Amino acid sequence: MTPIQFYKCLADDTRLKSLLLISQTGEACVCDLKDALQLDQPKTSRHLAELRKCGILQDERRGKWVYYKLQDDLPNWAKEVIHETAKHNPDYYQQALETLKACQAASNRCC
Amino acid sequence: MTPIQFYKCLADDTRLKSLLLISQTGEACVCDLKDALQLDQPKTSRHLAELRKCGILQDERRGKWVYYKLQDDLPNWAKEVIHETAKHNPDYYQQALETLKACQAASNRCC
DNA sequence: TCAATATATACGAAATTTCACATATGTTAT
DNA sequence: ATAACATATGTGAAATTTCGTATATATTGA
Repeated sequence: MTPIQFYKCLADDTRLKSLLLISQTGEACVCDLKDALQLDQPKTSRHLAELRKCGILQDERRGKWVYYKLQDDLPNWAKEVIHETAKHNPDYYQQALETLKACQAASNRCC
Repeated sequence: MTPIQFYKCLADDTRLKSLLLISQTGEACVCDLKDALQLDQPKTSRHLAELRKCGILQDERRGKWVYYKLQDDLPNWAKEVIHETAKHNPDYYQQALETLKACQAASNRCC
């Protein structure tokens, strides 16, 4: 993963917010992210796929749902960049995070 | 400075390399960066201006030359991101850094 | 004042990215 | 098998970014 690949991936609102949300919750499925960010399904899926293809996220299918989380072997510098960004910019994703957590807490899935 | 503004600025090879070089040397003038990165003058100047306009760099004219350095009041999280990136990706800018240092060390300016 | 050097910017073309929409694939429950 | 739901992707249009070229501005020294 080159730094330029990495930062190109972060340079989009949908991808950056998805990434920060996932960094805060550990993982999230496409439909919860789509609801939390109020996006349509193809857009959400496409941006998550891009984060996966460039090596930042990994996916795991569980039944009908696909869950995304940080790639296990993501370089530490990249993890630190993500966590530092999340830690100091809560306003950027706070509202979406609350919706996401509500989705995830619901016993019957919200999507 | 929003995170998305910040990362859009980093998502270009010229800007990211310039920024990492400046983070390693403290400051650099346009002509030295242009030589170190082997770019033409308008391209170098344009990208540095973008980094300045979005609040990452500040400039200071000294005679004919304009020197760029990290903005004094750049948020700490942004500084850490830049330094973490530089620290763990030396291969990305090493060669340019050597050229830049040679330029800066020359008593008669190289540009 | 004039020439030389360094930097900035205007502008349209080219390249890249993002998007909406349609459709395909995969999974589960009936 | 089929319907319903979740996710992925193909495609061309639209939006954004980057670039090359020309030119403008600023500083210095002769």
